[in-house]
Amino acid sequence: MRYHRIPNETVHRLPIYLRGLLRLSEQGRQSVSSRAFADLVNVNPWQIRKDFSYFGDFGTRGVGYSIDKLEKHIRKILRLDVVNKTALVGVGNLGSAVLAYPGFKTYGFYITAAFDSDPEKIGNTIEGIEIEDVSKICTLRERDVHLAIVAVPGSAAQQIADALVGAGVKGILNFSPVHVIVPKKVKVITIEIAMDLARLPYYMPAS
Amino acid sequence: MRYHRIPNETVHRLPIYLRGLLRLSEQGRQSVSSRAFADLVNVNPWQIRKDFSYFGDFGTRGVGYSIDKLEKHIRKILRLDVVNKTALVGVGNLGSAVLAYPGFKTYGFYITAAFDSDPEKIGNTIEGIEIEDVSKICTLRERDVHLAIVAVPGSAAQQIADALVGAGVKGILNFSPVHVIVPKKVKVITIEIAMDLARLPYYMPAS
DNA sequence: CTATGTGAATTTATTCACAGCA
DNA sequence: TGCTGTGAATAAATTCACATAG
Repeated sequence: MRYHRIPNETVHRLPIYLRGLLRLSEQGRQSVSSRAFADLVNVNPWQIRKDFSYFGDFGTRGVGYSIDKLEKHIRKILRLDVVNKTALVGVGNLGSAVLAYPGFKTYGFYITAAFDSDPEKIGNTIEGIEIEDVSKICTLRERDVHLAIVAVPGSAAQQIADALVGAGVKGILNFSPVHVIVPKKVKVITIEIAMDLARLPYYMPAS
Repeated sequence: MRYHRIPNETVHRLPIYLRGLLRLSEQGRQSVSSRAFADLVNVNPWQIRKDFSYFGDFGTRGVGYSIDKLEKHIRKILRLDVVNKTALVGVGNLGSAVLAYPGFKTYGFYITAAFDSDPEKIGNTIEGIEIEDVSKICTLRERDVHLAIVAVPGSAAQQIADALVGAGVKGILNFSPVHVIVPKKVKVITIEIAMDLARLPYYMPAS
């Protein structure tokens, strides 16, 4: 099964695995069995084995999987093996939280630019990043930034997305509660907090 | 196919449908065809028809679906047909963004309590909600709050989750980047921003 | 004897195609 | 004729069971 496309659901689990591997690596572990890893990441052992089998030979029978090899390979598959410069647009409460969030570095993301439209904020430095006017988004191309996080109000989101696409951005993580339309060569992932919350009561036991 | 369990993936799409219906409702529309709705919510028409067919008879052949009936019914399925009082724990940047976010009301969620451990913040009022000490979480039971949003650092998340469970909370929306362990009668949905971002380069076209 | 790796079986979800009602 | 509603076909993902390697 060496040459096989990786199912979408597996790709979805890859960052979860990566985080688990990182934790084991910090503990100085060299290898881990599918059983032990299952407990850590909350996925069945057979699911883990099948997922890993889609992209190669990282296990040793009787021993387990090489943490280091696996980590490197998952990073490569997800294209997290290079530094990904990322821009942030919208430095309100949510944007500030994103700037302060240390979790991005784990995956090789570095926020190297921040934009806002509020003249009060422009020129300020937050978390070591100077806030620029949104009209400067067009400079992202020459700054080699291909990823952006959008944390602006819904009413501004499409316009910002257009500017980002115009500046050569290839991937957008969208926090605004609107479906932004982009050319299909650009990938958008929208996070809708309210929708995740909306699913919660369905899965809650009867009160 | 009238009496059929609703597939998980359909439940997942329900909040998306609900938002679309709400938008149509605001425009004063009475009914919508699966084709027109498909464009709005970005799901195939046949998928929409199949999904709707799992829970009843809301369409009229030749015309379309009754927006009002459908909205009410989806709300009922998701148990969004009642006011869901919600607590927020952690009023940092992210927590403040959550408090200010208007999208929750759409789905019947009202944040009626906010907690933090910072003495500087306790007693302050933000967005009309007084910030209380985290030690007061135990009062949630008598205040009839069964839902909570956790926006605290990872190191504090498990402890906060324990307190919430102790106070009778049945559902937790977790923003902290750790897997919290709760009794299985409690449902936790964890949002991991960094993981969503981590999936983006995989889906981006080669730079 | 332990733990991987993988075909085969099963379950779940999507897509199709069209009968049937307004 | 237009659009829903749904069985049947297809596709995708999960689970199982076991041969195989260390």
